[in-house]
Amino acid sequence: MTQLRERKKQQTRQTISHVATGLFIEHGFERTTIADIAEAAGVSKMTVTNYFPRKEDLFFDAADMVVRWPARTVAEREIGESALAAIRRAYLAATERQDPLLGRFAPGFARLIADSPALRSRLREVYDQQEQALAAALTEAVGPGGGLLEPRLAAAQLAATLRVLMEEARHRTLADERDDDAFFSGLAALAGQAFTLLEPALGDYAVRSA
Amino acid sequence: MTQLRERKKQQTRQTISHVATGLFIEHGFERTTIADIAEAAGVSKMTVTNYFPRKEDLFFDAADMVVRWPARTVAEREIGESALAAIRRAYLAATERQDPLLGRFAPGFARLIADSPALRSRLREVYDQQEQALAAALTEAVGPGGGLLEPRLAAAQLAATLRVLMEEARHRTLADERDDDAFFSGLAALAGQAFTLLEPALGDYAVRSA
DNA sequence: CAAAAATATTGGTCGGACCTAAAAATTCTC
DNA sequence: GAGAATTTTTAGGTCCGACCAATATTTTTG
Repeated sequence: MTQLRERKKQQTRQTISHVATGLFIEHGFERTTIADIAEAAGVSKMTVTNYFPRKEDLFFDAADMVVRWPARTVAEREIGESALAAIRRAYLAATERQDPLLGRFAPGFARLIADSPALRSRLREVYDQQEQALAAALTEAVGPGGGLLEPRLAAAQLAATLRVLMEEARHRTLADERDDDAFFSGLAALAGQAFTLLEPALGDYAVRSA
Repeated sequence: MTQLRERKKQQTRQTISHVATGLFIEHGFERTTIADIAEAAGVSKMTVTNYFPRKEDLFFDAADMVVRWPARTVAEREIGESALAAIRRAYLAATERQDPLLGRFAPGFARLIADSPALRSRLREVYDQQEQALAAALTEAVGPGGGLLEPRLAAAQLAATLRVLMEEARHRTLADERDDDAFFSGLAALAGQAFTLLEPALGDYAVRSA
C-alpha cells in the first residue's frame, strides 16, 4: 500500500498542528517558539518547518479553503446567475450550515489573531490571495471581451465585502456572542444588506450564458 | 537652537534612507542587510533600527502620506459633496499634478516591490491602514445615525478601488510606460471608469450638509 | 562651564528561516 | 522477502532582523 506512508504523514502533520494550536492558545503565538512545538510534538525543528514553511501556517491550516471558495463559487455558478448572485447564495448557504469558514472561530483563536501582528499580516495575505483567485475566475468568466480592469475591480469589491463580513464575524465572536443560531442569522442579515449594496454595480456582471 | 539637533536628525535619517535605497536598487531588498546599510551610511546597526523600526520602513518612507490622503480628503470635502465625489476629485487632481503618490514610482522601485514578498506584505499593510483611516473618517462623517457596518463597507469599496488603480499604475510603470503625460492621462481615464462603477452605490453617501 | 536631557553606540540575546549532509523509514523491484 | 531506490526526518549549523541593557557622546539648559 502506497498509502501507509501518506497516512503517517497526515498523522504527524495533524499531531504537529494540534500540539501547536494548544501551545498557542496556552501561551500566545509570539511567545511560542518552533523549538517548543517540535519538542512537544516529539519531532525535530526541521520537521515542523518541512510541514509548515512559515510559523503562521501552523495556525491558518485551512487557509486554502478560505482562499478558494469565492473563485470556485463563481466558476460553478448556474446558468443565468451573476457572479454576485452566486457568491451571495453561497454565503447564505454557509450561514445555514453554520460554516466556521465565515470567521466563526473559537474565541481563543479570535483572541490570538487580535493579539498577534504576524497573524494579522498572514490574514491580509489570505484575503489578498482570495481576491486574486476571484479576479482570475472572473476574467475567465467574462472572456476576452471586457476591459482588463473590470474583473479586477469587481473582484476587489466582492472580496472587500467578504472581508468586512469576516472581520465583523471575528469581532462578534470576540465580543462573546455565544449562541450560534443568533450569530449566524445575524451574519446572514448583515450579508444581505452588504451584497445588496453591490447590486446596482455588479447585479448583471458575469452572468453565465446558456 | 533646539532646531540644530532636529536638523541633524533629519540629515542622518535622510542619509540612511538614501544609502539604503541605493543598496536596495543595486542588490535587491532581501540581499541587502541592515548591517550593510549601517556600514555604508557610517552609523551603527542600532541607529538604523532607531530611525526605521522595520527594515521595510527604509523603503516605504512616505507611507504615511498614502495612508492618510483619502481620509483627509473625506474629512475636508466640500459642502454638498459626497465622499466618493471628493475622492474622485482629489484623485483626478493628483493625476493633473502627476503625483507619485498614485503609484508612479521609479521603475527600479516597482521592480523591487514586485520581487520582494516582504515589501508586498508591507504594502498590504499600508492599504489596510489606508482603509481603516478612511473608515474612521466616514464614521465621523455620517455621525452616529447610520448602521455600524455601512462606513466600513463604503471604506472597503473606496479603498479597494484606489488599491486596484495603484496596482495598475505600478504594473504599467513596470511595463516601461515612459511618457509621464500619457501615463497620467491614461490613469485618469481608468479612474473615471472605476469611480463611476461606485456611483450607484455610493453617489449620495456621506454628503456633507451645510 | 557644568549639569541634565536626549541620542547613539557597543555588545550582546533570541528566534525564525534556511541549508546541507546523513540517517532512518518506506516503497518498489526482482 | 531481500536489496535498491525514494522519500522523510534528523542533526547541526549559518544568517539576519528584532530587540534589550548599559555605556558613551552630543546637545541643550541653567
